[in-house]
Amino acid sequence: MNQFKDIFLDNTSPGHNRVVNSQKCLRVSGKHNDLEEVGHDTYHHTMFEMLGNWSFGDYFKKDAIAWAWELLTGVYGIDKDRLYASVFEGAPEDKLGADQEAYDLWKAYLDESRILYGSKKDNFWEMGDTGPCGPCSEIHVDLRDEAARRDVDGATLVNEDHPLVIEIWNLVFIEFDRKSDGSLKNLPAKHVDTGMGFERLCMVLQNKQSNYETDVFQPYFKELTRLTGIQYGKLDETDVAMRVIADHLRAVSFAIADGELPSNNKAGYVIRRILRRAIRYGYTFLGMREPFVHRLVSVLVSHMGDAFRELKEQEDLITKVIGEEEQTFLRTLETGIQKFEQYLASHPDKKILDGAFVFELFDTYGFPVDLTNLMAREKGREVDMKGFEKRMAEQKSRSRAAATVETEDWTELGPRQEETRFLGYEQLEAEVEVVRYRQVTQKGKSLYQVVLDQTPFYAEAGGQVGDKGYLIADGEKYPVINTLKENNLTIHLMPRIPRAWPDKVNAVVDPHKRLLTANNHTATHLLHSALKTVLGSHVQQKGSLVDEKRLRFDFSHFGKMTDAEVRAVERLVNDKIRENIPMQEHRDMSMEEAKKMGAAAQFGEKYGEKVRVVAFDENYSAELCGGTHVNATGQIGLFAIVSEGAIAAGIRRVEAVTGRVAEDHVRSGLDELDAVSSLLKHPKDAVQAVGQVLRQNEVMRKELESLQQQQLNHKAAELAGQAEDLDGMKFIATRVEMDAKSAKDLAFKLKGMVPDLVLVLAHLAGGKPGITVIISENIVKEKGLHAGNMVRELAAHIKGGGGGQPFFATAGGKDPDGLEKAVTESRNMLK
RNA sequence: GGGACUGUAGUUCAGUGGGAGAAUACUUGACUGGCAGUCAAGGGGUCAGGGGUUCGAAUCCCCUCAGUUCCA
Repeated sequence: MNQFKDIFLDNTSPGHNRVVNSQKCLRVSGKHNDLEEVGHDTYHHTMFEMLGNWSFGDYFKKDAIAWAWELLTGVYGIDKDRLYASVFEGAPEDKLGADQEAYDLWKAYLDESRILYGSKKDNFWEMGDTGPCGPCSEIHVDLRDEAARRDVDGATLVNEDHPLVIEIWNLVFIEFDRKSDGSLKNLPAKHVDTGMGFERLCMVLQNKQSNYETDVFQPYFKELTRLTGIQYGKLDETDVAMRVIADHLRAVSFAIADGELPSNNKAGYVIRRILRRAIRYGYTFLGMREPFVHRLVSVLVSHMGDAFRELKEQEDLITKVIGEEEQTFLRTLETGIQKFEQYLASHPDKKILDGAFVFELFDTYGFPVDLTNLMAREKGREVDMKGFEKRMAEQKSRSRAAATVETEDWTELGPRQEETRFLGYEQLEAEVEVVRYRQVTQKGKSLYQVVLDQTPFYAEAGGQVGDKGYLIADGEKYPVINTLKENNLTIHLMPRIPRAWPDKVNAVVDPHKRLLTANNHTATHLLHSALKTVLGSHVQQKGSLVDEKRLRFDFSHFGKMTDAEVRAVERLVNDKIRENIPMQEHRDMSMEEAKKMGAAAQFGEKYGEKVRVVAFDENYSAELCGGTHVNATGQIGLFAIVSEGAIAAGIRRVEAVTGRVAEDHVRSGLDELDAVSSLLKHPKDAVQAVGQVLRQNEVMRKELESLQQQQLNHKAAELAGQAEDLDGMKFIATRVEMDAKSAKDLAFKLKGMVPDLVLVLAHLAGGKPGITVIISENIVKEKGLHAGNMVRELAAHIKGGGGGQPFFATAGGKDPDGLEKAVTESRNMLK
């Protein structure tokens, strides 16, 4: 009922007094998250359809009850003695008596033994802590067989979580507004809000024992049987898996059709979690090792695509996104299994797997705990679930702590408003009043949130960033660093505020930033249409970010855009800029008219009855948009695409710049080319010339390398000849002119050539002296020598330090004059 | 928004401060009926990028970027 809240509160007037609708409900987060329950019983779902009828100050209890009864028994023909009604029993703390009115109305249809009183929990409907609410009356149906019904009175099973005695319709009578102090206030008019679960209704009408046995779900099972060879109804655990997959496929597909994508945070993460749960069940219980969930999308579309056109229109995208996610998750599972097996191999005696390890597997590698448990059991081991839970709890509290915001109460300076009037389409400055403000602290940083009665500041929305600027109070400037929207209020974020607000302040938007942002926003619209023209009508906006520096546009498209396509899009946008098309703005267009005009709307966005349409040549670009734009496209000056890439399966991202930034972008490219060309003394074909230089360089590098090696080989041979017999060792100590790297190479070469070697190289290159010592391993052992100790001692002569292993060590120093000394001293050390 | 992990040859990855590696793919040669033929030789690297510590850094520390993943 969220979308009708303002009507109930009398903040807006409804276009119609009576409405019926179908709502797609995703039930995954919230008070009790029962995602892990779904599939194990026959009635929990992540997504369900809710059918409802609404009255906005029109009909009330009498008609709502009469019509509900008529529909269920008359039209649908549900057996009257299977129905029960519940009504509100009253709540002393709210000074509310029982809903006698509803009770009496039900008496016309039901025996009193079938009208039950229900508690505040079941029969008083509230959306949140505050807002519209009221008593409700639920209709329950008893689907048990005759024998069971004779044994136990259905009335005793209502609201007792019996899978066959279920609520199918809730009639809510909205008449109160719950205030923040907990009190109830009468609303100016009384309303009706009803909700009937579509899947449950199907179960009743098709005479089934479970939602999953209806034709809403059966088609998926049929397809799953075809894919896996497993029948539904044969084995409990495969049934659970099939229910999970069917349910989650529906939820995820609808979410993707509404513009959501699997990702690693926020709403996208919810989608990912649901989808991965489906894959996991398929993997574990149906033996599916290859992507398969995406193959059910066509079943969904053929069954629901007519009622929900967005499914049909985006079938390819949904299939692709799900398939991609399946592949990445299967990879994740594979690496998890590897980690798991490595752990088992390195801890052969551990009967109980560490909670810390299991948590790491889950937290870092995304490997599901229940799979870990399963695999552990197969290997005759267990999992320390307590330790796991402990770490899980730690992580949760860490995340929560980081997210906690300390919010002070609002200081109210003016009458409470539900909406801030936006002046910013016309003006960038205005004299305004401060209505309320408060301080908000997060992670030690505090900011003030300031609400004005009206404002020229654009609040972040529709991809366009919020305005910056300042407020002037008593002649002093106070910066506004960002502007956000909270419901319909505009919140100005300010690092500091005056000690006392004057009656009037001046609000001034940073005009430069606004102008550049407008350039980019209008360019985004032009780009959107250009993409549709060049690539095709399957291009759908999937996201957008517009600020003063650049624009980013995400859209559905298969495959990489070719260079030619990118150029064509760029050229078309620049053509439209040069046409200098004036902006046409329709501020209060009806949704109907906007659609007729072909204005592009966003999937998943909620729009009111009246919308704002921004067009640059109605035949080229028209979009529903609240953002700020240029007066005519010529102002943009120039448009340049900076990058094109993929961000998810079937989703591409284009980044572009406009105006001076675009000019700089092009200029710097040309400058770069000029610079390269100039370095090469202006060849005819710079690209070819660079290629040639690179090839030459490579050849020469190789030659140089082999020459150096030859030199080293020479030097090595020469030194090998100079080796001196010393107490069963071959001793060489000498000065060489080379760097540490070459000295190392030389040392290893000699070690390969001369047995029983003790080599001391005192090397100098670029003024940096160093000493390298290498000793054959057998000598190290026999003579108890240690190159590291030797080199440390010798390094003293060159005012340096060093170290290394027994057979090989290096040192660096500062004093080249000591190199000779080091050479002579090394001999003494061996005696 | 908070945390964990990863980044090394075309690919998959090993490498806990001391000589950059394996498998596979690639090139060449020889041998060869035997299913991924065998054997040999070879090419291929900005160890993600930048900074620091150290005689010495793929390895340790800091920053940036990219990817994976969990939580809110």
